[in-house]
Amino acid sequence: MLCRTASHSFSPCGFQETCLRVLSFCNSHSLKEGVCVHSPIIKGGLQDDLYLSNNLLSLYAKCFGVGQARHFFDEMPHKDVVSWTTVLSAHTRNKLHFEALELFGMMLGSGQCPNEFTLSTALRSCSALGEFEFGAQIHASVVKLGLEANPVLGTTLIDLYTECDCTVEAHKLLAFLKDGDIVAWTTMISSLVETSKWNEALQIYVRMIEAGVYPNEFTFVKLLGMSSVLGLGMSYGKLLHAQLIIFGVEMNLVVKTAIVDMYAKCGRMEDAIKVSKQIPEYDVCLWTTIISGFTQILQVREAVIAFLDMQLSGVLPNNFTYASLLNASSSILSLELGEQFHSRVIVVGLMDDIYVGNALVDMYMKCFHTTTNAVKAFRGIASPNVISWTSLIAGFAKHGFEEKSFQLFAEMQASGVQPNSITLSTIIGACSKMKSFVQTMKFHGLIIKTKADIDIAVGNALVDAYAGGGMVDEAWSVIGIMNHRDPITYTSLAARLNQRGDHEMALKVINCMSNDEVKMDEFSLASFLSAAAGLRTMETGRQLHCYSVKSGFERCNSVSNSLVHLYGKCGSMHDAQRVFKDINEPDAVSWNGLILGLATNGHISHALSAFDDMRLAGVKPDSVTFLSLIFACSQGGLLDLGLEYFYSMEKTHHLTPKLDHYVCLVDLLGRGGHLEEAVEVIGTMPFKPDFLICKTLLNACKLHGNVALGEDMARRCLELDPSNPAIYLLLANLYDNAGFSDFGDKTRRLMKERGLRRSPGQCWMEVKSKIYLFSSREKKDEDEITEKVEFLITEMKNKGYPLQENEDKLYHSEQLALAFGVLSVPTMAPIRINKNSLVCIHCHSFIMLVTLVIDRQIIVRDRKRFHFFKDGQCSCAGHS
DNA sequence: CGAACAAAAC
Repeated sequence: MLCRTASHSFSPCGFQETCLRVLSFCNSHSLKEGVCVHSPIIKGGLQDDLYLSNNLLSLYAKCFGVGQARHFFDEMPHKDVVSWTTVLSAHTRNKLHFEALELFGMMLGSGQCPNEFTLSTALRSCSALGEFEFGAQIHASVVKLGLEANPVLGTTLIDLYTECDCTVEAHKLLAFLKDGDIVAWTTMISSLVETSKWNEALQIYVRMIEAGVYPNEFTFVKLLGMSSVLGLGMSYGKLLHAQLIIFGVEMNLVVKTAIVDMYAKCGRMEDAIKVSKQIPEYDVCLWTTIISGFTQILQVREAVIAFLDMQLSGVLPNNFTYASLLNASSSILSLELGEQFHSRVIVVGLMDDIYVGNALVDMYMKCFHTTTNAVKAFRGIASPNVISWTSLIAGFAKHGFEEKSFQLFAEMQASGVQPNSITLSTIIGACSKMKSFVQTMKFHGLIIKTKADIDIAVGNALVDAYAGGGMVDEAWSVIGIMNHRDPITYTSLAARLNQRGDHEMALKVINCMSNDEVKMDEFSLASFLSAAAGLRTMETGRQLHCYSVKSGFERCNSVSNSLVHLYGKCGSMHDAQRVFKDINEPDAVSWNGLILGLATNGHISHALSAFDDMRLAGVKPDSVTFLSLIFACSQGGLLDLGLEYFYSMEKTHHLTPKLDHYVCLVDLLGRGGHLEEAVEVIGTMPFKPDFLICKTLLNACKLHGNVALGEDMARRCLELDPSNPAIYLLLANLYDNAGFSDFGDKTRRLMKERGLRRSPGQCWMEVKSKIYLFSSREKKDEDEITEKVEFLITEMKNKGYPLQENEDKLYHSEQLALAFGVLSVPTMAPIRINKNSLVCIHCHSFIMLVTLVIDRQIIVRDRKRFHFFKDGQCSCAGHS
């Protein structure tokens, strides 16, 4: 029909002329109906006509795909440079670059000389394949054929050289083009952006302006796309938006989309929407940008509304739109929403699309309680790419099937997909979670073998895995070979060192970080504060507090929570409460820090009323809250209340008690003398009794003189940890207290025979950043402490405080505290001071004692001059 | 007559 119409409109002409006009018309309008002239041409014996054949070839390439075009091309009896170039460009356009270059070789082999069109097409394929050598050869042909000044060829060559890292050559070409046109400059900027050379791209932009070439919409679209990765926030994007207006670049749909995307990526959806309304054109790309913008700031409701508006306006969603919507669903963990979009995807037949498939895998892994649906989605992807595999591997690791994720990693490699840095950091994260350093080393080995780049994500994962597995030297050596390090590198190292109890090294990380010029963020601050809390180093803690205030990270709950914890640990509840009061919205962790701080510092009733305040503030208590509460009750001897808290966990708060809670419960019952109930708890709890719970009960037996049960507990402890001297000492003290001192001595002898030594009681004082360590093994230091304590006692006596001293020089810290008007000393164990040994029996009361000693000095001397001697600057960790 | 260079959403 069309043939007839066309021939009618162009008549009167000959048959050959008619066919040519039909083909030409169809070619320019991409009308596949044009091929209906194919058989008439053959019938008419016109297949040798190159004009007709080339036109037909072009139409096949445009409307029927490369395969058909190639078939037609192979059947052509005669081919000229246009025929070759047409089929070649069809391959290049369809990203069949390897085949395109093969064709180019065949063309040269057939003796056909290429022209500027052929060469630029072949160069594009070289660029795409990174075939620098071949590209340079073609460049030589360009020079030989005298086509050097052709601006299109020059631009294609600039693209090739920039992508192959030969920026010098690219600059030469630009100079040869007499600074070129805007296309050449934009190409250069575009290639630099695509190869992540952001700074160079900006420099070129500046030079372009200096050369008097003005940017157009293409240039701005590229530059705007860069704004989100530059880490400059809004400032850079806004500047570009302003320049765009100043240069008078006309707003079109693509430019608008790029600006909307820029604002969306900065989280400024209001601005993004304002820009989107500037011109009336909307397409699926713009709508998808808006949807993913809302998703990024977790405004999923708005994202869904945009999706509905989009359909109302008659724009059809595509694979990218559904991928964004599935991401939106998984970002708020809504399986329901995700499933709705999944069904829409099935209705529109996009199930086997790679973007949709990957988003489905991710959504089901994050929102569903098993991996089954995600696996089903994965199986639906025709040829999974590295993103599909990585989502699958990460999902299995997240659901606790680390072994399976290792297996999938191997499957991925077997299927010919190479891991990228995200895959590698994910799989190493799984090793870290399992504490499997054999696996960690295996993957580290793979990275070295395949010469994969240890980028920041992979490096950080390795540091975390090695440090988490205790291979701290390996962690440091990875840090040494990484090109750049960020706060995450040092935070994960410090956090792992904290976990292992090596707070001292964790604090040393601060210096490395500052030498490396890596700035602390809220997460690293939290880790360092926790290290300072672990060491009870108030001075370091205060300095970190100062940094938090100056850097503004004090506003982050993670930082202020760590500060509450730190001051609680250091015995300065005054500071802890001050920090707590400044928290805008205290979360469960903040309240837990306050409650535990109050409880460990002996303010039992305050701790319990803080819990009431927490509930009044509407913050849901978690399992740590109850741990602190039961601990508080145990310390305060509040047996019934403690039990009430324990049982309310499941009944009222739907929290399942963990082993830690049972340890506290046993402590509570044991201290209260209910040893039988404690035994029953151990027997009936859903956990296997561990070392700590047995030791806790042994301690209770010691307090209440139950030898039989104590012996049983000591035996169970030694089965679990045969070389723990604390058990021998507890048992020996139990015998002593029960009047069997010969058994006590025998136990101590047995301990010595087995080569075990008690770890020394240690304490340290921090004065002006300097740490003074006192150990019960080092006589000199003991004397120093003893001297100070005796100074205090003399002072007290001189001032007429009622202080009783028994033969053993045993004082009750309660007495000391009362004497100084400090009422908040924890339930007391006595502090024993001898001439030759100083034994800290209760860690917290010891802190208080040393504090008091120093406070006395302040009172005696000048308070202002010695302000660094304020309470809490003495720290103590002790063993009984 | 036909063939070539720079742009957005994952």
